[in-house]
This record gives sequence, C-alpha cells and structure tokens, in this order.
Amino acid sequence: MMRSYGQYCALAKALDVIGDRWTLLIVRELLIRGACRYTDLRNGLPGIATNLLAERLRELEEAGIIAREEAPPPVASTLFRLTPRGAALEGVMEQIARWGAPLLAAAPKSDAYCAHWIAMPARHLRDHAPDQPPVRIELRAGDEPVTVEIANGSVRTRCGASENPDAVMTGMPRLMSAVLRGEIDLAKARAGGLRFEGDVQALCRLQPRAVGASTDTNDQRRRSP
Amino acid sequence: MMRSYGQYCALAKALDVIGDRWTLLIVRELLIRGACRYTDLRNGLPGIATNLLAERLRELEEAGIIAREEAPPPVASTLFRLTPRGAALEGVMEQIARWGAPLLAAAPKSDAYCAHWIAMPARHLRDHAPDQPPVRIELRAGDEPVTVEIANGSVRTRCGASENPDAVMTGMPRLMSAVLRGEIDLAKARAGGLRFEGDVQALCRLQPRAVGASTDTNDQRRRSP
DNA sequence: CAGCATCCGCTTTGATACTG
DNA sequence: CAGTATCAAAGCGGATGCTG
Repeated sequence: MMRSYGQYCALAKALDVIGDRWTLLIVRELLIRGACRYTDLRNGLPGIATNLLAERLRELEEAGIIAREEAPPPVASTLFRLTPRGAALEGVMEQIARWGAPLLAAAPKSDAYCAHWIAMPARHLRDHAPDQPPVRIELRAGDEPVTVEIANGSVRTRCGASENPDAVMTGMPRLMSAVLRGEIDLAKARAGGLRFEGDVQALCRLQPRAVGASTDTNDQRRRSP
Repeated sequence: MMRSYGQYCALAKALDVIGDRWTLLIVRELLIRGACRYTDLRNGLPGIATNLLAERLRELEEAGIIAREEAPPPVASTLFRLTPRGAALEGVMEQIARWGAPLLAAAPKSDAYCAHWIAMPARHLRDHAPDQPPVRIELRAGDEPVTVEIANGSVRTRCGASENPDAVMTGMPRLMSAVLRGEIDLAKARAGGLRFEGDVQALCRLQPRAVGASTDTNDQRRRSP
C-alpha cells in the first residue's frame, strides 16, 4: 500500500487510500461496468501490469472499497464489485473527470481507447425534455457498442447494443466524445466523419449539467443540431 | 512528471496531471492559505522532501495550475499561487476530503498536524442563521490560531487570530475537528478536554452542508450545544 | 534565510514470462 | 481465467550542500 502521508487531514487520509497509481482507474471500470472479472478489468485498463492489478485489488479489498465474490455457474468466475463505500467515490470521480475534460482536446492520437469510457462524459448530461417519451441512442465508437438511455429527465448509459434504438451514432471516439460534451455541434462532427442516423431530436435532448447541481439551474443553452 | 496513462479518458487525463504524490496536498495549501512562499509550503507539508517540492512546483507551473510571482518589498520573495485553472480544483478537493473524513476517526496519534488544516472541514459547513449578525470564532488547535467567520449564510476561514472574537475554542486538533464535523457534540468534547469560551450560539449556527448542494436542502439537523 | 540541486539507498512501477 | 515470479527502470525519502 501507498506510504501514508501521516497527516491528520481528511484529504491526506483519502489519498492514503485512493492516491496510488491506477487505483481510481480501477474504480472507474467498476463504476461504469458494474461487477467485473479480472480479465475484464485488465482489458479496460490498457497499460496496467498484471501484478499491479492483482496488488491493487487486494489493497482495495482491504480498504473496504471493493468486494470479491464467487459467481455461481454458468459464470463460474471471481467477480469484483464496488462496496457502498467504494460507490461513494462517484462524486470524486465526477469532479476529477469534469476537471480533466478540457485536457482531452490536446490528447495525442496514440492514446488507447475503450468504447465504454464514453459513459464518463455521459454522466454529466441531463435530459432537458423529461416530459417526452424515453429514447435510446446507440453509440458505436469501438469494439463494443454502448447505449445511452434518455428518460424522465435522467441520462443513463450501459454497455451493449440496443434493440431498435431511436438513433445510432458511429465514428471516431474523440469526435463522439466532443459531441457528447457539447464541444462541437453535430454539423461539424458530420463534416469530420461522424455518422448519425435516426432521430436528431434524441441528441438535442442532451444538455450539460451544471457543476454540483442536483436541482434546476439557469443554464438553458441548447445544442444546435 | 508522472508517466501518462495514455488513455483517452477525462479521468485518466486529469490524473496524468494531479495524480502524482504530494501534488494535491500542495494545492490544498494554496487553496487554504492563498499565495505562499516556498518555506510556507514546506512547513504545511510535513514529510515532503525539499527536492520533490521544487519538482512538483515546476510541474504544476508547466501544467498551468500555479503561477509564481516575485513579490515586491517588503516581502521580497517568490510567491506561489493558484491560477484560475488551479482554483477550479476546489470541487475535486472538497469531494475527496468529504470522502476521506470518516478515515480521521482511525488516525494514529503520531499523525502530523497543522492548525490551518482545520479550514478543510470548515468548508463543508454553512450558516443556518443568515439573518443573524455576523460572528467570529477563534480556533486554537496548534501553533497559529485560525478564525472562522460566520456571516450572511456563508462560512469562511482565514489564518490568524481575531480581534474581539465572539467565541474561542482551544484544544486538541482531533477533538476540535470532530466538533466541527458534527461527529460529537460540545458537551462530549468538553468532557474530552476541549475548552470553549464565549457565545455557544455562534457554534450552533454551523451546520453540515449536504453533498454537492449549492442551494437549500432539507437537512434541518441541529447540533446540541 | 529562501530556494533550490545533488547524491544515495530504498520502494514502487512496468514489462514480460510463467503457472494452477 | 486469474493470477505469481522475476528483474530492470523509475520514483521517492532523507541528508546534505550550494547560491543569492
């Protein structure tokens, strides 16, 4: 485990537990995907050394952040999942991701990418037409598709394709990410090679959420289709 | 600088910049105390190696998180301060500190302590009697006193003593911290050795803020004096 | 004294190979 | 699939020395 800072301070104490390299990225995987096998985690963490993943999982279990469970057949494998204490890191993750989002603009082309990571920016979105019927958008930015479900004012994402989606977006991860963050509009993205088929209104329902706001805000910006 | 994770993900990109050991603790010092000299930083970061502090300051400057300025006489020294981009880490810091607060209960006696760190938990407080006149509480938990100013619904802290404070709290850091976090009430703290002199009502105005709430909440708990 | 830079021993990480 | 084992490289902690 990371050396303790040995300081009587809540920030330092937290960093004693979650400040190690790779630790918060493991939490990211479990937050996005739910329970994962060891191999799933390794696939979602390109660049991690396998011994380091094993060590972190042990430490996180000791710290009460994750729990391992033996899944019954037909899975017959060890599953790692967040405990409530681990799930409580969601606010931390959201703040860090929000702060880091502008850095994506300068990301090198060589960066690794996993399709399900698109769920992180999607967490910062809200549905600004909660009275409309639910819609689903399927995102194809990598090997496996991701579905965005927009309903009743909230936005959820899950891994996997969707039956009969209202819209399908296909293209490069960075382009799709920029559209979801509202950095560029759909017209520009299309010019850049993004394909969007289906109901454009579904995309228009997505709106960036204000920082730390759990209630309404005055932010009434709309994205132009 | 920390090795990049090389992942196209806002969280990973943020951690490329702020994930290094000591980095967020340096930001803590600058958030609490404002512009600092090198020596001030070192005093507020017990345990850091001086070369490491110099290296981190260089990296943080490159990353646009801090700026150094040459202070004019009579200070005549280099001052480090947060840029707006660095100050934008406040939400991150608050979330991490909030998550880490429960860990303080198990902190070893050997932990280092600086009086101004008390400003971190104080950031999670609000004034639930905004119509009352402003009050000031002076906290003496270490070498230098800290003043908590409660006025117009908000709570602010600053380093240094106060002229004519409405109340003065003196005692061990962990006890004072527990009182401010609402973990124990004043009677228990007094039994544990905390001294409180002055207007008890001033302390009663402090109330824990709900997570991520910038507006009113339904949390109407009161602390018993 | 403020603000570093250098050196050295120890720990952590990264890359790869191997195993039940 | 779910890890261990091994080893080189990088990072860190502590001490000390240098410069305006």
